[in-house]
Amino acid sequence: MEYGLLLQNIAKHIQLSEEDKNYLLSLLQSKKLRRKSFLRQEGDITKAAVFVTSGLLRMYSIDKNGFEHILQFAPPGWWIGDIKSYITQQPGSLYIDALEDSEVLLLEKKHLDNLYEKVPAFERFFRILAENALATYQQRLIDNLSLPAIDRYNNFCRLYPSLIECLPQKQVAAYIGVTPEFLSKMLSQAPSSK
Amino acid sequence: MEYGLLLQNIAKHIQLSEEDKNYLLSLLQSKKLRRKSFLRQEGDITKAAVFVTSGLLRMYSIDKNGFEHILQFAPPGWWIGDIKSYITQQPGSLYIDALEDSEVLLLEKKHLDNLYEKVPAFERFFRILAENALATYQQRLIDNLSLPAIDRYNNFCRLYPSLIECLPQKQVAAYIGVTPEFLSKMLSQAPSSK
DNA sequence: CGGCGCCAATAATGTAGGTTAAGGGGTAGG
DNA sequence: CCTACCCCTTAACCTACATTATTGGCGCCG
Repeated sequence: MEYGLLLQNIAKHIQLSEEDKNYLLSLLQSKKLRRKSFLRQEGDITKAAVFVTSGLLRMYSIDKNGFEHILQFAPPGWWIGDIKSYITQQPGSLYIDALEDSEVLLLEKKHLDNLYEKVPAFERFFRILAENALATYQQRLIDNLSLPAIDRYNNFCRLYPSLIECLPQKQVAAYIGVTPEFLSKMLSQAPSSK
Repeated sequence: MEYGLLLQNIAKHIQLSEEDKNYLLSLLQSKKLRRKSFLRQEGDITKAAVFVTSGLLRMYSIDKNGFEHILQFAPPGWWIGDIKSYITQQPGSLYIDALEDSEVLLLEKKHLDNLYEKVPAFERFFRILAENALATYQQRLIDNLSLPAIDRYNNFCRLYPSLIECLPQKQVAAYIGVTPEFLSKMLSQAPSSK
């Protein structure tokens, strides 16, 4: 179990006493995921916030033709989750699985709600987290609406230089919103600035 | 000036004392906007959170071919803003203007930061606001990646039944991500369930 | 060694949606 | 009543990307 990464992540935005830290850690569960195993599937209710400590996860939806559309990758140090299902506590439509053997920390909603009461600083931490994620999704929506595929690809390379090296093209294609075939064709035509 | 709507909006998520309410109200500025006038333009820094009390605003980007892509409409009772610019306090790329004569309340970042210190319940309020907005953007991104235009249109109708009545088709097209011509063609072909 | 399955890449064809341009119907202003 | 403008519609053509089929490389197993 690796708590250092999480505490580091939190310390960027709020200060915690030792007591608060210990209380937080007492609420966490650790979970190992083998490559290709699921953390959640369509229809599940999101009962916990998820923080990745090692490996690589992805969150995606599957459309009615069976195609995957990736909303987010989560390397170590990232949070991931179907937030709509978490908020409403209703079944959600998203899938989360591991692209590599991974390890995550789970913070259950009921525990997080207690945590908010006892350590209000966490309200701020998760507010900031949500605001940042919101900014990211706003930007990505703009990109999807207004940029051609090659620009979306280049943006992805710029934002996630470490991911582009370890991901198969197929996964990148499912993120930027094109077919693997088209991405291949596009890259062979444009040597790009990479 | 209309504060009732704002207080109502806040009361859905947190409870405030009379004192807190008065403090909040003391921080607000009211602003009137004529139809077609701008609340912000590309390059501006977002200095305040914006709550709409009357009228109708829209937030959009303009791509390099000059086309508008609408990220959000904001009827009365909604918040709106370029959150990336707000967080980073750097110039942003989005435009916000009024589709009708409107009135908004402004809460400046410096005041909001004070408010967080003095009334921590607002951390919770804006956390919940950001989480809900995040869920909305996540869903919209899924829709844009995985649904054809007609389904995106029907989702829009289902989510914003009051807007569909008062918006010109052109604006709806810029929201769901098609040309006005294509939307028109699509609607004449599919009588839809509306 | 030879066959099989799985991926990544290529090639040929199909289609959703964009572009351009022209026209018509409502309505506000003179 | 005329004109002007806005908004919507229609239709022909075009382009970006999808779909399907095919190919070649590579590890696995007999």
